[in-house]
Amino acid sequence: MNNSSIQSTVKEIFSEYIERKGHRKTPERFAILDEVYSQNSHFDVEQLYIHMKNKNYRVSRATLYNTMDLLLDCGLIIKHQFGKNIAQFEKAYLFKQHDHIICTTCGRVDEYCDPRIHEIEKTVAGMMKYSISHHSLYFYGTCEACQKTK
Amino acid sequence: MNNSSIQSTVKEIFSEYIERKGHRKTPERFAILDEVYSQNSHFDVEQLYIHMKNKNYRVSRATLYNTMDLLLDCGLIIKHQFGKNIAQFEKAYLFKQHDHIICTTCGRVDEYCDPRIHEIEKTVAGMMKYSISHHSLYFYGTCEACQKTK
DNA sequence: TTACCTGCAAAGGGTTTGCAGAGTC
DNA sequence: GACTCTGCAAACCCTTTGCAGGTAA
Repeated sequence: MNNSSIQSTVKEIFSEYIERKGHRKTPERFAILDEVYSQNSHFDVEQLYIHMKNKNYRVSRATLYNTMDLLLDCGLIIKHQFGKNIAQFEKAYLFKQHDHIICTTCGRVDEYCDPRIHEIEKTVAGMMKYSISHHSLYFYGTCEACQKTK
Repeated sequence: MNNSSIQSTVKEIFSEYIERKGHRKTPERFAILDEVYSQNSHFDVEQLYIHMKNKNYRVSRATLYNTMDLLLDCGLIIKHQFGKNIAQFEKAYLFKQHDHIICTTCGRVDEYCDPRIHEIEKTVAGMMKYSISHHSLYFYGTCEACQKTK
């Protein structure tokens, strides 16, 4: 599935969600969805605000926060809280789940995917009686290059 | 190791750390360490502040934040950011490794331990050629009580 | 037309900072 | 005695809220 068909698919999902919930289909909401799905990495509300402002699309922070809640609720984005007090978001539709490993010496970040994390998720969900929506997993250590120079 | 010997051991660790870093051994810092190690669960800075105030130990929030940084730096506590914008802490010396699952509705935090995370760690370390020192893993979802009230 | 939604600005709440006085080394 | 640390309060920053005008249904 290419980028433009992803964009139109998520628009449909969002549209259907808004109808189902009895909300209104405002142009701002779809403009924000577009902006979110044109991001290629993690982003925060302020970045969205700046990006949209630079494109001369006038939208308020209040509306951005409001819309992020809707996108979260219908599962089109994931929210992270990586240490700092800034909420970080990430598009969630059709993107391969991945986790990160960080080198604490040089700051390098690599990605990997291990299916066993989903098995742990299922076990924990059952054991703790939670309905789990997402997870965040980081490994910290020293990468190959940094081990050699030690 | 019982509680009081843990208390005196962490005091030594902290003392040695302060010396090594050329900081000063103020009574406030040790009083805060004591308070931290008398907590039995996660806590935030405001809770420490209230507890110490109730014991008529006068300490400012600024000093609490300052000291938390030192305790983090020498590994005597761990800092978490469970969704909300409140930093939560946890004592780290001699306590069993565990991971967390957070209810995104009510903020409740539960703990569990699944050994498979260590297997993933070994696999990822080999595959990515990292020497891994630690990890952070959080599951997010809805707890049993919140599912019922939906 | 009727709510709901938006933009704006002010308020909230956790954390950080600036400064004067206190206390460690 | 020098310089860091503390306490206090104000400043900061991200997020939420209140309100008046706008707009989808």
